[in-house]
Amino acid sequence: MLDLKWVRENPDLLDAGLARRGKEPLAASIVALDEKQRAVTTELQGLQARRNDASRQIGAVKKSGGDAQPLMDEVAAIKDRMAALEDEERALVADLDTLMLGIPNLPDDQVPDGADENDNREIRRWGEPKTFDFEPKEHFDLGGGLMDFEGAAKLSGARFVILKGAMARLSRALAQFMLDLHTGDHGYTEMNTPVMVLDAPLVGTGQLPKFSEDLFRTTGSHWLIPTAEVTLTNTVADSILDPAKLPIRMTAHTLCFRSEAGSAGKDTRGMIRQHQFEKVEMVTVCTPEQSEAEHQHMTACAEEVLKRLGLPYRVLALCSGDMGFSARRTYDLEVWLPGQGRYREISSCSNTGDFQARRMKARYRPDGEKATRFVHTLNGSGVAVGRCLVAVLENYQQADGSILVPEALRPYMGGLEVIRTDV
RNA sequence: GGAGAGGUGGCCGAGUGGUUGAAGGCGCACGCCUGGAAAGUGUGUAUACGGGAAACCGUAUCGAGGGUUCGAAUCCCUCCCUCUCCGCCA
Repeated sequence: MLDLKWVRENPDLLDAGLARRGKEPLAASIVALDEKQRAVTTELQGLQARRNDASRQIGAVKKSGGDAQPLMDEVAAIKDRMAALEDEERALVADLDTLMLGIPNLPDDQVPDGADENDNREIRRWGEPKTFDFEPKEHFDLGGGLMDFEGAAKLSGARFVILKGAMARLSRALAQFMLDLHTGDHGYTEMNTPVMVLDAPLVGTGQLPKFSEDLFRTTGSHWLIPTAEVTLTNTVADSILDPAKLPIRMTAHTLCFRSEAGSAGKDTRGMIRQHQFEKVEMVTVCTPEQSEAEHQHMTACAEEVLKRLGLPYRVLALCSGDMGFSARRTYDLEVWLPGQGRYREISSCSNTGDFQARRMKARYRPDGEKATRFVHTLNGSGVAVGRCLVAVLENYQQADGSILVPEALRPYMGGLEVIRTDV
């Protein structure tokens, strides 16, 4: 959420930022609504002050046995006006909230302008796409008997998969390898969080109220998380943090659930886009002064996963029109998929600034200062396990259809060097 | 799932309609005391919004949201959460 006070003072900057994202201007309607709300609140507070004062007097008068009727009459007289103002204020605050909660974060100055993914800027590349002396296959043609989409469909419908034997273990190996890397070398603390949450955390990180369509929900009051960003980030909701403890770096391996509403027909084959997938997520909570360096660090941590696995990738700075709702700056990592012959997203590292912190009420008190400030929060995939599995299969496939196990994963595979899928 | 008890400030814990933003204690900060420290002692110690140059003032917040009342932490309703016992269960 943006700072309402800032919007009030910088309406033009708001509309300029929205325009960079390809959104309609909103400043005028917000400012008007805000002005009206504050006028109503001010009048209401004046009446409340008078009522509180009178009520205190009524108590005193009654205690001393006097006649409180005139005072009670006076309060009764302003009651209708107060009730009307309360209703009006409630409605205005609700409207303003809805409006404010629906405004995306504004792009940082360093974010390239652009309309969609075609305008993203490539920052760097690592690794050389390997050349094959045979026609490289896509992952779903490499899985053989160890990757069963039809069996999964029988259980759960479209967009699910059953992994078997060495393939299931490969998935587990990847997740463990990533966790060990981030906790051992990168300074992140491993977390194990719920994957079902109530409304508030999702409002905190920005999935609600606007994007409920993308989420699965239970028949009760829970939602399934679309990413561990939700749980990790919200661990600091409603708190005032000790600056000495910042930055807080967390990582978790969790299941993620996405309804994929609106992506019908997209990536329908294979494991690229599933309703349920695994991801190792990184989240950092820090001061505004730390956040830029933490963003670079986090991105480097995600890159390190791909480097150690020997998977060629490129880093993109997302343009203003392609960034997610809560982000003010995002780097995407795209891994090379020989079967598809193109780079595909495998990680997204975003700095949300104080956008989520304001929604979550996550603050810290700088040393020696009396006032609190909002922390900055960052999140990044480190990396998507399912897509990483796809990348390993496609990059390490051999002419006979078997898969070479990357060196870094062998300790996690009981020393296995080659996965044979014709079983 | 059944029965019951609760959710109060950084923490513990009083408080069942009237100067209660909230006793008391702990913790913390500053001062006094001391050669120094401990003990003792004094003062201060929430957040947000609005107003003000500032001192400061107003309003709201005792899980969340509604309601009753001149007035609600205190009464009523709904929801969320926690705990205990029973049942079931990885």
